[in-house]
Amino acid sequence: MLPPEKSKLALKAKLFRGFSDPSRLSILEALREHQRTVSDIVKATGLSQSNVSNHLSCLRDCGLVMAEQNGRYTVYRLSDDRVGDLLTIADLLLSDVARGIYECTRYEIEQPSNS
Amino acid sequence: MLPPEKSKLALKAKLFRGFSDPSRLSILEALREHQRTVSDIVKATGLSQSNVSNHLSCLRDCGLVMAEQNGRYTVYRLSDDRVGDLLTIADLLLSDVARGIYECTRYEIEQPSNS
DNA sequence: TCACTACATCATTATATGATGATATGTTAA
DNA sequence: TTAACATATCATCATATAATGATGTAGTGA
Repeated sequence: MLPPEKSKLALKAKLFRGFSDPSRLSILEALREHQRTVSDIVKATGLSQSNVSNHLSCLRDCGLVMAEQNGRYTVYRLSDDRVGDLLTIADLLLSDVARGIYECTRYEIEQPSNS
Repeated sequence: MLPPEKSKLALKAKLFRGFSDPSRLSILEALREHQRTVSDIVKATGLSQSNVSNHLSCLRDCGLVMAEQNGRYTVYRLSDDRVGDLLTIADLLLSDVARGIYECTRYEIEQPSNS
């Protein structure tokens, strides 16, 4: 009965979704140091070029990063300082609640190794 | 070549994953007002009991919420103020980059309505 | 033009995961 | 004990999505 709220939640969920993948996080962390070209990001993260490009598209669509064409290079950078702020707060939060998170595996089956 | 970093990224990704779903966000927003029982959350969010319980398990495992048994009720609350902080920053960020996010649909096919 | 580089965009596949409905567990009251 | 309530768990399904490999596109220099 509150559709405006719903769409807002959907937007926020998508925003966080940008942060909810290790590969994307590694890209964001790399961009946190300084702006980088795609091949630079590939080197920094060890991910494949295709994979990086896909994630960058997502991050760009989500507004977390910005791209600037520069000759045959595309230079990416974080679009806002608050992107880094979120990462920092997450780090702080993690250091306190990590014990609970390290096995946040609702949908992963862990086979009991102590049979 | 940097396994400790990798695991840290995985943890952080899981943390953000707790925020990356509209249903979970609605639960977190509800808990932001005050602590609630499960049935209270069900009413506040309009989600099914089963669904809420599943998401609460995930949020609990992720350390974002805490549960306290109280008779036959289970009372949930946010485990840390920074959980709310992250939501606030996300709101602020959203108000600026919403234009880019509203169509962060890398994997959704949008059929061109203007054929 | 041709070759090379830098990057983006498919198509495909395997897996993750959100939702649902049914069932199980546990608590309280009669 | 029985019934009712509150919550958790399970099986199932449909969808989302991360990764890969191949291909397409564009810029640059020879």
